Amino acid sequence: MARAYDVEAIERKWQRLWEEEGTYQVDNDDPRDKYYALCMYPYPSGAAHQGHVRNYTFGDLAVRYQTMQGKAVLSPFGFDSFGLPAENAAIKTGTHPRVFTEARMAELKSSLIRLGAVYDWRREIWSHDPEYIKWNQVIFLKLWEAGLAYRQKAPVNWCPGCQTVLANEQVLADGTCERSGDLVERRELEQWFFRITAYADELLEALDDLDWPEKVKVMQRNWIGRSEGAEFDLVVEGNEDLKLRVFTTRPDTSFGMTYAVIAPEHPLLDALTTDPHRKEVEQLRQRASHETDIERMSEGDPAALGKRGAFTGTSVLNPFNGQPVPLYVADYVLMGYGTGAIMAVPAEDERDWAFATLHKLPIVRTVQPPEGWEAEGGGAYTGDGVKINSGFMDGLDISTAKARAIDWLEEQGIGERKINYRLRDWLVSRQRFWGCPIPAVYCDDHGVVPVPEDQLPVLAPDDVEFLPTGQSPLVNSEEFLLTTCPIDGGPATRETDTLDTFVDSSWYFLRFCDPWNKEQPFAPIAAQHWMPVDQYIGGIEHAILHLLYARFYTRALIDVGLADGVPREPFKRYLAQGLIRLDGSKMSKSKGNLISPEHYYETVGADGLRLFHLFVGPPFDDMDWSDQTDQLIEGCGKFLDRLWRACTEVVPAREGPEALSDADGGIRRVVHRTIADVTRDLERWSYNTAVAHCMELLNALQRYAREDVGVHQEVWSEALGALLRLLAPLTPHVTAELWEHLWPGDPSVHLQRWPEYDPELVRQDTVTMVIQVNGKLRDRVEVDADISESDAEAVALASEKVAAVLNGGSPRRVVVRPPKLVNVVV
RNA sequence: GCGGGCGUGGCGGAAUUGGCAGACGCGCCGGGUUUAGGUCCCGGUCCCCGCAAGGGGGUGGAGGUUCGAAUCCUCUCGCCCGCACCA
Repeated sequence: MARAYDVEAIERKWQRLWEEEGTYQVDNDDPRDKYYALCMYPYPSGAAHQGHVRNYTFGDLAVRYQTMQGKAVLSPFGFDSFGLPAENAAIKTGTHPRVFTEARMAELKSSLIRLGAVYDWRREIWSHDPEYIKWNQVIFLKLWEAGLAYRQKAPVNWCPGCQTVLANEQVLADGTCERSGDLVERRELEQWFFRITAYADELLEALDDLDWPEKVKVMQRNWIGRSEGAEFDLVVEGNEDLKLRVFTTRPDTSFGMTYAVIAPEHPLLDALTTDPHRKEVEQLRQRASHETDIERMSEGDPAALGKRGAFTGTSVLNPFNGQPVPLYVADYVLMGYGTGAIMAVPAEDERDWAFATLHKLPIVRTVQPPEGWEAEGGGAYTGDGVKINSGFMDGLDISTAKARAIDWLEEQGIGERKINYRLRDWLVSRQRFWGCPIPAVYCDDHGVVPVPEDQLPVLAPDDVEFLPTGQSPLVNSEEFLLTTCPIDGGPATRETDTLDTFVDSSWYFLRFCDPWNKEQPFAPIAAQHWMPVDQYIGGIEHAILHLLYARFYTRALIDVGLADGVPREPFKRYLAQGLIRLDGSKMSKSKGNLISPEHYYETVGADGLRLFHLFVGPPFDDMDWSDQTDQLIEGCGKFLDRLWRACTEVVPAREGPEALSDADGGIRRVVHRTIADVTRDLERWSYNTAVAHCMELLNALQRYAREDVGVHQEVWSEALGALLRLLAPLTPHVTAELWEHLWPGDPSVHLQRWPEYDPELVRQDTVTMVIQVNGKLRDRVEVDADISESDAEAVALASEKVAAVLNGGSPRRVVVRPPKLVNVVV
């Protein structure tokens, strides 16, 4: 397509200029109000695809818009450059991950520059930079010292494909690895953990005040999984010294406990199993430990539930009524949650109901189900109702009964109120090479010892062999492995595990505030200045992992004294940008279904492509890249062509100072209305309607220019000036070029202030009043904007259309909403 | 199963608080410019009846609240996302 202007030349020209002049560099002592705009720093997978284009278009819009609003905008960029793909590539090709990674970084960086996205590149950080590694390790030591990092043997998720341990968050619902798709196994290993659970309550409560998508907040709430209830002891019948502790969220149902269940991994299982049942119990235990999560969770099938439980031969006493109930072992009870044992109340719990039915265990209702419940099939009733069969709780509602039951347990000294979380501590050890080494050494005499800060960073050596052995090359590197104990100087070995890359991304936004700091990860005063991030942008795939870790880490850094005075919530507003699908699946490097922007840079330019991404729909909606997409993009190119011609072609103008005609006044009102609309739209992320309003303005200007009398020069200039400024954050190159063309010598459009509207001109003198009969549109009348209620009614009743319907009669009722509407009810 | 969201022309999508449904764009139709195609310019385009004026219907479906519902409520169908034995 022939363009109205040389897209490529103009865009390159301005990109060079922004970089040379450092237009978007900001210093920490900048006196303007601060604004921190940030796109999630990317894993460098190579040249940008449309997903990146969309992401960085939104980010760049925020940077440029806020700059024009007079803010000092921090717009940094960096790379999440540690990670598995580079290491896998190294195993395959023998090329060092650094070489591989840095080549990908260069590709992505150049794509972004070509997109016209602007950053303060002086602040660029890479997670594999020795400087960054050092501060990462310093932070680790501080957390360790504060007890927020610890080492523990624990059953962990082991991915045989990746040959590493995974965080719970990286195991999918079907028990497979989110990255390789392999079935994850359980293993008992010594691993490093971060104590995120210490922050469970705060992380949960602080969600309420965040300006984040509700959906993401709900996901985090569910992930943290707070549940309130009670913990209490069940005494073993015939052995008063042996007690089994259980957790329940329904202490009100305690009278309905007809059996209890213990997890197969429970330490007391052995002691609680009687000899006649030992064989069966042992079988179940064996199977549970070997079964993958997938098999273990083949849920919904009651027969399976039956097979997966066995009687221990022991009975425990229900403390509420003193009755003995049988104790079962079943793998539907998890050792990792609560106490690893439950009281089972089949009448009010669906799983217990299924299990009880199968094992022919008694069922006692403690909540009166509604009328007809049994007739409709019965089953466990988990709804509201009145307590029955419950001794001192009879007649109470559920929530009162809960409180009463807990009070009773506390009075008896057998239990107490208890809050449990689903959230587990964050396992951060990874048996990989291409990550930040964990700064610890193992000494025979002193155990695990921190590497002193003055010996940091601990860096992995380069001359290692990348072999598909399933172990980190570090394990086979004597140079790395063998060291001395920091305490006694004796022989010691280094920790060969590296940190989960999510650790790197949990504080990079803080380092951006002060990336040059040689003394500390960042100066708290710098982070105080820029934080929180005012606008965070990135994919919703990080709704739980990254966003939760970063929220935790920021708090932890404050609490260990590395970030005094920094706000505890790092991301004030978060835009979860929609993903782009091609042929029904997400556009991504790993799927290989990419559409490169390069071709469009030649046809409609970065401006045209950016405009398309903004215009196609709301930024948080997913979009399908379809057959029609190229036509939409071309349409955006055409709009920019029309803009170009409107600004460059000679428009006949009237000479000399002259009173404004109606048309002149009208166009001014449209201009100011548009400023108001676009400003509001950009503030509320309604980028698509902002573009639409700009298109409408251009349409109006072209109609105005076509009129025979010629344009009023000042009105025309004001209009073009406003339109160019409104579009500057959206299509930065062409607007900069046209601004320079119209006002040579003036500072660039990007250095101009965002246009302001004149409220006088936005205010409407007359409006179209809608006249309805029985809620149906019948007529429209131009009326004064400040028309009175009685005048509005009179005007409406005077309408011919209304008169025709009334036919001489009088209306039953007239609803008057001046000046917009009158509804005549007959 | 639980939780959240969505459903509007041929398509992407608009519609501050319940108040003109379909802005803007794509596509399509017609016209102009052009040797021609493309570009560019003008006009039309929710559906039905009608030459028109005009009328009727219409926001997945069925009810309801209201003077008035795409918007609120109930039920229902369909799709998408998240979680999934968490006691």
